[in-house]
Amino acid sequence: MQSSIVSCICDSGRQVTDLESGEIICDNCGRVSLDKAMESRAEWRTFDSENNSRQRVGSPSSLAFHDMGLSTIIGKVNKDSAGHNLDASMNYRMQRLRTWDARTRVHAAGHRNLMRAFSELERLKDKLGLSDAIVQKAAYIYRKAQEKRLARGRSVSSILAAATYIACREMGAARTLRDLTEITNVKRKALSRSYRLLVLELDIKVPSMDLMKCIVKIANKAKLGERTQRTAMSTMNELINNEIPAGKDPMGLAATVLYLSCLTNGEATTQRDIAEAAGVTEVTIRTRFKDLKTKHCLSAMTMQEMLL
DNA sequence: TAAGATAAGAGGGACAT
DNA sequence: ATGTCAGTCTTATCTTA
Repeated sequence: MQSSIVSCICDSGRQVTDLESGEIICDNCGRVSLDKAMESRAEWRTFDSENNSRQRVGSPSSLAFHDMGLSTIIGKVNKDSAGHNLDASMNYRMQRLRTWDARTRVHAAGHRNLMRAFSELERLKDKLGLSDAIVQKAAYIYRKAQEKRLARGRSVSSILAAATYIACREMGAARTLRDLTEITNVKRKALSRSYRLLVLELDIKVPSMDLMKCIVKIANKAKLGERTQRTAMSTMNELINNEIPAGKDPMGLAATVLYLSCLTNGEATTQRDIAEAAGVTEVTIRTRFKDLKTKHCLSAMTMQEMLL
């Protein structure tokens, strides 16, 4: 984590750059800044001082374009670069080239598919506040999926959402399946099916979600104090050392630990608030809470605090 | 009103058939 | 391929302090 002195739109927050996931996150309100999203966009510059007209100097190159942004289109005018008319044989050759140019450019069904997918990916990027790196990774995964014909019989949206989810996980950005389902019209069931399919077929090893990032995310959303957050993190470390988190829903566990540290720090909150921020139910928090108590997996001191 | 308890049901992994 | 089983999480409802 590296601090920078850019201010967020919220009053007091400074921003913290998360180098791993490439996101800029305000440590006060948890907002993901979209500043970086501009970087790879097309550059507009004015060289013409007379009329101030904007001239496009080139489109951005990105995996998230169906042709990687490098398309070159053969023009319609039968003139050479000096403006002279082409002779008949050259004319014929150009005509042939145009035909193939058009055939290969967009007519391939696969490319049309990619175009649709990537325009949707742009939408996801804005709504989720994803970094360019994540978008590129998602685009890469989607291409792979298409090459292996995994998208057949499945909606573009579900495969794309799954690819995006995987990209987030790989880059360490804390996004849940639920986050994806909320901003796409993909049903949870379809999304998790696509997700597992991609992981299986593409041999992707998805790192487990970073529990610390889960804590930060929930704490920001539920507006919990810095102190509570730190307590939760140290408790979580303790759990990790005892291999407690294995097989448990990370968001549920993180929510429970946060609730616990609210109690020990005397911060006023309810199970409901935290559960809502974490996207789990209160019942989940309770059962995790009970697990922790019965398994005696916490240090004596933490246990004591819990019983108070 | 917040928190605890309980039950029913969904979805998926492991394993056997 | 199909069925079963244990384990997890969610939703709903009732009870308790």
